Amino acid sequence: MVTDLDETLAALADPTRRRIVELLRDGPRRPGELSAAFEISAPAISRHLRVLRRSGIVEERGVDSDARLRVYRLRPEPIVALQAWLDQVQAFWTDQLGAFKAHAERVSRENES
Amino acid sequence: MVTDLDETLAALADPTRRRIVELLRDGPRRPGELSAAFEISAPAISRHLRVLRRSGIVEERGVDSDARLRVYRLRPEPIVALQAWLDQVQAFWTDQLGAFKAHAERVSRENES
DNA sequence: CAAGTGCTTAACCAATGGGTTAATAATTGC
DNA sequence: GCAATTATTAACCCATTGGTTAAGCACTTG
Repeated sequence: MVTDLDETLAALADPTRRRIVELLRDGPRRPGELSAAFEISAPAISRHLRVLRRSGIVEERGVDSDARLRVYRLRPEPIVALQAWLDQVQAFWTDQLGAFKAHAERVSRENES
Repeated sequence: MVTDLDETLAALADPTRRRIVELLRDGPRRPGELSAAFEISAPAISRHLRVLRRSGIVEERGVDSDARLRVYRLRPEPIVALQAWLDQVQAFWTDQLGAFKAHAERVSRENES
């Protein structure tokens, strides 16, 4: 729902958060599991997760069997939205090709007549 | 570890810089032209351009006719690299579908025998 | 119910980042 | 040569950010 480009990019601009995303790519993980994969403290991971959560890149769920546990998983929406923006920007390349073609055409037509 | 991706994302995480990128989408522009499109000062724009330049998202060129002038244009490489990373992450979705199918298959096979 | 577990929040600190105005640089044109 | 133009760098402020340790919360378990 919250797919603000600003928050998405700010969230992904941090290497630790990107590594978290890469870990979550392979499936849902608990904060403790993520913590174990890094050298920084658990509170630091917790705050990274909050940033990712607020940006909508991940979502948190409780675990039925043990209410102390939480599980984080990826959400596709913000990633997709970012890809859409990049596609739209990257079209500058084809646009320039198009503009060049249009220009070439115009010139050749002028030369004919 | 600070990767290229890091600088690309950090550069794009700022709304002013994203708007600059969108303006450059329509063709090369001079710093002065960009400045005119914003309400912030010229030095601020200059520094945004430096960030974009260092990340490789834009490149600077001089203008032959007047050496005081400079022109900025987009470079496709960093955008493309970022898209590649996002594609690789976004595959988590199809991967999960695959994992689900594998799981369903395993279950149904157990039920047969 | 007391101790332990899993995670988040609070408080603090150093570094970074984006904005400002003033100063510099380089070049042009009268 | 001197004033005007175009852009960048310097110096400074304040807000934000990422890390730390200590404290707090919500459970579970012996």
